[in-house]
Amino acid sequence: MTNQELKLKQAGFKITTPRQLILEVLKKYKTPLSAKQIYQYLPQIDLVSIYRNLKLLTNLKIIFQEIINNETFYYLDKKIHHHIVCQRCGRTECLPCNHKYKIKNFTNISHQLILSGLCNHCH
Amino acid sequence: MTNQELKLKQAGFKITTPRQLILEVLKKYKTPLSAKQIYQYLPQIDLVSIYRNLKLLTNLKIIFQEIINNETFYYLDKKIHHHIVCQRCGRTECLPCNHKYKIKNFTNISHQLILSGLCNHCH
DNA sequence: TTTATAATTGCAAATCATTTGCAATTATAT
DNA sequence: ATATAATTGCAAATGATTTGCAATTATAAA
Ligand SMILES: [Mn+2]
Ligand SMILES: [Mn+2]
Ligand SMILES: [Zn+2]
Ligand SMILES: [Zn+2]
Repeated sequence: MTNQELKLKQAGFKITTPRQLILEVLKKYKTPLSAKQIYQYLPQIDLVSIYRNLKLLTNLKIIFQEIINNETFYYLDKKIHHHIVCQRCGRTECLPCNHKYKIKNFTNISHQLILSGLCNHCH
Repeated sequence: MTNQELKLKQAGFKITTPRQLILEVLKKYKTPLSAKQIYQYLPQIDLVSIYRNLKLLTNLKIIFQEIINNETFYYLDKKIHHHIVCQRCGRTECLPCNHKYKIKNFTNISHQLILSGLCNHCH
Protein backbone atom coordinates (compact mmCIF):
# COMPACT_ATOMS: atom_id res chain seq x y z
CA MET A 1 0.00 0.00 0.00
CA THR A 2 1.52 3.31 -1.08
CA ASN A 3 1.82 6.33 1.11
CA GLN A 4 -1.07 8.04 -0.72
CA GLU A 5 -3.29 4.98 -0.48
CA LEU A 6 -2.63 4.92 3.24
CA LYS A 7 -3.77 8.51 3.59
CA LEU A 8 -6.93 7.71 1.66
CA LYS A 9 -7.68 4.73 3.88
CA GLN A 10 -6.94 6.62 7.07
CA ALA A 11 -9.35 9.34 6.00
CA GLY A 12 -12.01 6.68 5.49
CA PHE A 13 -12.11 6.61 1.69
CA LYS A 14 -11.89 3.58 -0.56
CA ILE A 15 -8.86 2.66 -2.59
CA THR A 16 -10.36 2.34 -6.04
CA THR A 17 -8.89 1.68 -9.47
CA PRO A 18 -9.55 5.22 -10.75
CA ARG A 19 -7.84 6.69 -7.71
CA GLN A 20 -4.81 4.44 -8.07
CA LEU A 21 -4.48 5.18 -11.77
CA ILE A 22 -4.77 8.95 -11.33
CA LEU A 23 -2.06 8.89 -8.71
CA GLU A 24 0.15 6.73 -10.94
CA VAL A 25 -0.18 9.19 -13.82
CA LEU A 26 0.70 12.13 -11.59
CA LYS A 27 3.66 10.18 -10.26
CA LYS A 28 4.84 9.21 -13.73
CA TYR A 29 4.61 12.56 -15.49
CA LYS A 30 5.81 14.75 -12.61
CA THR A 31 4.73 18.03 -14.26
CA PRO A 32 1.37 19.58 -13.21
CA LEU A 33 -1.52 18.10 -15.22
CA SER A 34 -5.07 19.24 -15.86
CA ALA A 35 -8.08 16.94 -15.48
CA LYS A 36 -8.33 16.78 -19.25
CA GLN A 37 -4.68 15.82 -19.65
CA ILE A 38 -5.06 13.06 -17.08
CA TYR A 39 -8.13 11.90 -18.98
CA GLN A 40 -6.05 11.61 -22.15
CA TYR A 41 -3.72 9.23 -20.33
CA LEU A 42 -6.68 7.38 -18.78
CA PRO A 43 -9.52 7.36 -21.32
CA GLN A 44 -11.05 4.33 -19.62
CA ILE A 45 -11.98 6.48 -16.62
CA ASP A 46 -14.86 8.91 -16.84
CA LEU A 47 -13.76 12.53 -16.90
CA VAL A 48 -16.28 13.26 -14.16
CA SER A 49 -14.67 10.70 -11.88
CA ILE A 50 -11.31 12.26 -12.58
CA TYR A 51 -12.67 15.64 -11.52
CA ARG A 52 -14.28 14.22 -8.40
CA ASN A 53 -11.16 12.37 -7.36
CA LEU A 54 -8.83 15.25 -8.04
CA LYS A 55 -11.01 17.34 -5.74
CA LEU A 56 -10.99 14.68 -3.04
CA LEU A 57 -7.24 14.15 -3.25
CA THR A 58 -6.73 17.89 -3.07
CA ASN A 59 -8.93 18.19 0.01
CA LEU A 60 -6.90 15.46 1.67
CA LYS A 61 -3.71 17.29 0.67
CA ILE A 62 -2.51 14.18 -1.12
CA ILE A 63 -2.11 16.30 -4.23
CA PHE A 64 -1.88 20.06 -4.81
CA GLN A 65 -3.39 22.39 -7.31
CA GLU A 66 -2.62 25.56 -9.16
CA ILE A 67 -4.88 27.54 -11.45
CA ILE A 68 -3.24 28.64 -14.68
CA ASN A 69 -5.26 30.49 -17.33
CA ASN A 70 -8.63 29.47 -15.97
CA GLU A 71 -7.69 25.81 -15.84
CA THR A 72 -6.73 23.85 -12.75
CA PHE A 73 -3.55 21.79 -12.75
CA TYR A 74 -2.72 19.11 -10.21
CA TYR A 75 0.58 17.78 -9.01
CA LEU A 76 1.82 15.27 -6.51
CA ASP A 77 4.60 16.74 -4.51
CA LYS A 78 5.15 16.89 -0.82
CA LYS A 79 7.02 20.15 -0.89
CA ILE A 80 5.14 23.27 -1.90
CA HIS A 81 6.69 25.02 -4.85
CA HIS A 82 5.80 27.22 -7.78
CA HIS A 83 5.72 26.99 -11.53
CA ILE A 84 6.76 29.08 -14.45
CA VAL A 85 4.70 28.58 -17.58
CA CYS A 86 5.81 29.45 -21.09
CA GLN A 87 3.16 31.73 -22.53
CA ARG A 88 3.66 30.34 -26.02
CA CYS A 89 4.06 26.56 -25.66
CA GLY A 90 2.75 25.94 -22.14
CA ARG A 91 5.90 24.18 -20.95
CA THR A 92 6.14 24.36 -17.16
CA GLU A 93 9.09 24.25 -14.85
CA CYS A 94 9.14 23.95 -11.06
CA LEU A 95 10.67 26.49 -8.74
CA PRO A 96 11.32 26.36 -5.02
CA CYS A 97 9.14 28.32 -2.61
CA ASN A 98 10.64 30.04 0.35
CA HIS A 99 8.00 32.68 0.85
CA LYS A 100 6.28 33.55 4.10
CA TYR A 101 3.54 36.14 4.10
CA LYS A 102 2.29 38.02 7.13
CA ILE A 103 -0.56 40.45 6.45
CA LYS A 104 -2.48 42.71 8.81
CA ASN A 105 -6.16 41.77 9.24
CA PHE A 106 -5.75 38.32 7.69
CA THR A 107 -5.00 34.92 9.16
CA ASN A 108 -4.56 31.44 7.63
CA ILE A 109 -2.67 32.89 4.73
CA SER A 110 -1.78 30.70 1.77
CA HIS A 111 -0.33 31.86 -1.48
CA GLN A 112 -0.17 30.98 -5.13
CA LEU A 113 2.54 32.40 -7.36
CA ILE A 114 2.34 31.97 -11.10
CA LEU A 115 5.24 33.07 -13.24
CA SER A 116 4.87 33.36 -16.94
CA GLY A 117 7.43 34.05 -19.65
CA LEU A 118 8.98 32.74 -22.83
CA CYS A 119 11.02 29.56 -22.60
CA ASN A 120 14.24 29.45 -24.60
CA HIS A 121 12.70 27.10 -27.16
CA CYS A 122 10.11 29.76 -27.96
CA HIS A 123 12.19 32.86 -27.54
CA MET B 1 -10.39 63.35 -22.97
CA THR B 2 -9.16 61.14 -20.15
CA ASN B 3 -5.79 59.48 -20.11
CA GLN B 4 -7.37 56.09 -20.89
CA GLU B 5 -9.45 57.48 -23.73
CA LEU B 6 -6.28 58.93 -25.19
CA LYS B 7 -4.59 55.55 -25.12
CA LEU B 8 -7.60 54.01 -26.87
CA LYS B 9 -7.56 56.66 -29.57
CA GLN B 10 -3.81 56.43 -30.06
CA ALA B 11 -4.12 52.68 -30.54
CA GLY B 12 -6.76 53.30 -33.22
CA PHE B 13 -9.86 52.25 -31.31
CA LYS B 14 -13.10 54.16 -30.92
CA ILE B 15 -14.15 55.88 -27.75
CA THR B 16 -17.59 54.39 -27.20
CA THR B 17 -20.17 54.71 -24.47
CA PRO B 18 -19.65 51.14 -23.19
CA ARG B 19 -15.91 51.71 -22.96
CA GLN B 20 -16.31 54.98 -21.11
CA LEU B 21 -18.80 53.50 -18.67
CA ILE B 22 -16.67 50.44 -17.93
CA LEU B 23 -13.68 52.63 -17.19
CA GLU B 24 -15.81 54.87 -14.95
CA VAL B 25 -17.01 51.89 -12.93
CA LEU B 26 -13.47 50.61 -12.46
CA LYS B 27 -12.38 54.09 -11.45
CA LYS B 28 -15.24 54.48 -9.01
CA TYR B 29 -15.09 51.16 -7.19
CA LYS B 30 -11.27 50.81 -7.04
CA THR B 31 -11.35 47.13 -6.00
CA PRO B 32 -10.85 44.45 -8.71
CA LEU B 33 -14.16 43.60 -10.39
CA SER B 34 -15.28 40.66 -12.51
CA ALA B 35 -17.12 41.06 -15.82
CA LYS B 36 -20.32 40.01 -14.10
CA GLN B 37 -19.89 42.54 -11.29
CA ILE B 38 -19.32 45.32 -13.82
CA TYR B 39 -22.45 44.14 -15.62
CA GLN B 40 -24.44 44.53 -12.41
CA TYR B 41 -23.38 48.15 -12.28
CA LEU B 42 -24.06 48.59 -16.01
CA PRO B 43 -27.06 46.43 -16.91
CA GLN B 44 -27.70 48.57 -20.00
CA ILE B 45 -24.53 47.21 -21.61
CA ASP B 46 -24.48 43.70 -22.99
CA LEU B 47 -22.35 41.32 -20.95
CA VAL B 48 -20.63 40.21 -24.15
CA SER B 49 -19.54 43.77 -24.89
CA ILE B 50 -18.20 44.02 -21.37
CA TYR B 51 -16.13 40.90 -21.93
CA ARG B 52 -14.87 42.11 -25.30
CA ASN B 53 -13.93 45.51 -23.97
CA LEU B 54 -12.25 44.19 -20.86
CA LYS B 55 -10.12 42.04 -23.11
CA LEU B 56 -9.26 44.97 -25.36
CA LEU B 57 -8.44 47.27 -22.46
CA THR B 58 -6.26 44.56 -20.95
CA ASN B 59 -4.37 44.06 -24.22
CA LEU B 60 -3.73 47.78 -24.36
CA LYS B 61 -2.56 47.68 -20.75
CA ILE B 62 -5.14 50.30 -19.83
CA ILE B 63 -6.45 47.90 -17.22
CA PHE B 64 -4.96 44.82 -15.53
CA GLN B 65 -6.32 41.44 -14.67
CA GLU B 66 -5.97 38.77 -12.07
CA ILE B 67 -7.57 35.34 -12.02
CA ILE B 68 -9.05 34.38 -8.68
CA ASN B 69 -10.94 31.09 -8.28
CA ASN B 70 -11.44 30.54 -12.00
CA GLU B 71 -12.88 34.01 -12.50
CA THR B 72 -11.06 36.97 -13.98
CA PHE B 73 -11.03 40.28 -12.13
CA TYR B 74 -10.04 43.59 -13.67
CA TYR B 75 -8.65 46.71 -12.12
CA LEU B 76 -7.47 50.10 -13.22
CA ASP B 77 -4.23 50.92 -11.55
CA LYS B 78 -0.99 52.18 -12.95
CA LYS B 79 1.14 50.52 -10.34
CA ILE B 80 1.30 46.74 -10.31
CA HIS B 81 0.32 45.24 -7.01
CA HIS B 82 -1.22 42.14 -5.52
CA HIS B 83 -4.37 41.14 -3.71
CA ILE B 84 -5.34 39.09 -0.74
CA VAL B 85 -8.76 37.51 -0.91
CA CYS B 86 -10.79 36.32 2.05
CA GLN B 87 -11.67 32.72 1.36
CA ARG B 88 -14.99 33.06 3.16
CA CYS B 89 -16.47 36.44 2.15
CA GLY B 90 -14.40 37.33 -0.91
CA ARG B 91 -13.27 40.68 0.47
CA THR B 92 -10.06 41.79 -1.25
CA GLU B 93 -7.28 44.05 -0.14
CA CYS B 94 -4.39 45.45 -2.15
CA LEU B 95 -0.74 44.86 -1.33
CA PRO B 96 2.38 46.43 -2.75
CA CYS B 97 4.57 44.47 -5.15
CA ASN B 98 8.32 44.70 -4.92
CA HIS B 99 9.19 41.40 -6.51
CA LYS B 100 11.68 40.82 -9.29
CA TYR B 101 12.08 37.35 -10.71
CA LYS B 102 15.03 36.10 -12.72
CA ILE B 103 14.75 32.51 -13.93
CA LYS B 104 17.15 30.43 -16.00
CA ASN B 105 15.81 29.47 -19.46
CA PHE B 106 12.99 32.01 -19.36
CA THR B 107 12.71 35.60 -20.54
CA ASN B 108 9.89 38.19 -20.46
CA ILE B 109 8.91 37.09 -17.00
CA SER B 110 5.74 38.42 -15.43
CA HIS B 111 4.16 37.20 -12.24
CA GLN B 112 0.86 36.91 -10.51
CA LEU B 113 0.64 36.42 -6.76
CA ILE B 114 -2.63 35.54 -5.12
CA LEU B 115 -2.86 35.45 -1.37
CA SER B 116 -5.81 33.92 0.34
CA GLY B 117 -6.80 33.82 3.99
CA LEU B 118 -9.49 34.69 6.50
CA CYS B 119 -10.22 38.38 7.04
CA ASN B 120 -10.82 39.47 10.62
CA HIS B 121 -14.56 39.83 10.00
CA CYS B 122 -14.74 36.15 9.16
CA HIS B 123 -12.16 34.80 11.55
C1' DT C 1 -22.65 68.87 -42.05
C1' DT C 2 -23.71 65.07 -44.66
C1' DT C 3 -21.87 60.61 -46.11
C1' DA C 4 -19.12 56.50 -46.33
C1' DT C 5 -16.99 52.94 -43.93
C1' DA C 6 -14.93 50.21 -40.71
C1' DA C 7 -15.33 49.32 -35.86
C1' DT C 8 -18.44 48.11 -32.39
C1' DT C 9 -22.58 46.50 -30.39
C1' DG C 10 -26.31 43.25 -29.03
C1' DC C 11 -28.47 39.03 -29.30
C1' DA C 12 -28.32 34.00 -29.94
C1' DA C 13 -25.87 30.20 -29.86
C1' DA C 14 -21.46 27.79 -29.08
C1' DT C 15 -17.64 26.41 -26.24
C1' DC C 16 -14.89 25.01 -22.31
C1' DA C 17 -14.08 23.75 -17.58
C1' DT C 18 -16.40 22.02 -13.90
C1' DT C 19 -20.45 20.30 -11.16
C1' DT C 20 -24.71 17.73 -10.00
C1' DG C 21 -28.41 13.98 -10.02
C1' DC C 22 -29.23 9.44 -10.15
C1' DA C 23 -29.18 4.58 -11.01
C1' DA C 24 -25.78 0.85 -11.44
C1' DT C 25 -21.37 -0.90 -9.70
C1' DT C 26 -17.79 -1.96 -6.33
C1' DA C 27 -14.72 -1.90 -2.08
C1' DT C 28 -14.73 -3.07 2.48
C1' DA C 29 -16.29 -4.57 7.10
C1' DT C 30 -18.97 -8.01 9.04
C1' DA D 1 -20.53 -14.78 1.28
C1' DT D 2 -23.31 -10.71 2.28
C1' DA D 3 -24.77 -6.18 3.38
C1' DT D 4 -24.07 -1.50 2.82
C1' DA D 5 -22.24 2.75 2.03
C1' DA D 6 -19.00 4.81 -1.10
C1' DT D 7 -17.95 5.33 -5.77
C1' DT D 8 -18.62 5.20 -10.60
C1' DG D 9 -20.44 6.42 -15.26
C1' DC D 10 -23.57 8.66 -18.05
C1' DA D 11 -26.60 12.61 -19.02
C1' DA D 12 -27.68 16.91 -18.19
C1' DA D 13 -26.82 21.41 -15.82
C1' DT D 14 -23.89 25.19 -14.70
C1' DG D 15 -20.96 29.29 -14.99
C1' DA D 16 -17.47 31.86 -17.37
C1' DT D 17 -16.11 33.17 -21.64
C1' DT D 18 -16.13 33.24 -26.82
C1' DT D 19 -17.95 33.43 -31.59
C1' DG D 20 -21.06 34.56 -35.70
C1' DC D 21 -23.68 37.77 -37.69
C1' DA D 22 -26.76 41.47 -38.74
C1' DA D 23 -27.81 46.10 -36.99
C1' DT D 24 -25.81 50.29 -35.01
C1' DT D 25 -22.45 53.95 -34.31
C1' DA D 26 -18.01 56.68 -34.06
C1' DT D 27 -14.95 58.85 -36.93
C1' DA D 28 -12.87 60.93 -40.74
C1' DA D 29 -13.23 62.34 -45.52
C1' DA D 30 -16.03 64.87 -48.75
MN1 LIG E 1 5.98 30.82 -2.53
MN1 LIG F 1 4.86 40.89 -6.98
ZN1 LIG G 1 7.77 27.76 -24.77
ZN1 LIG H 1 -13.90 37.58 5.04
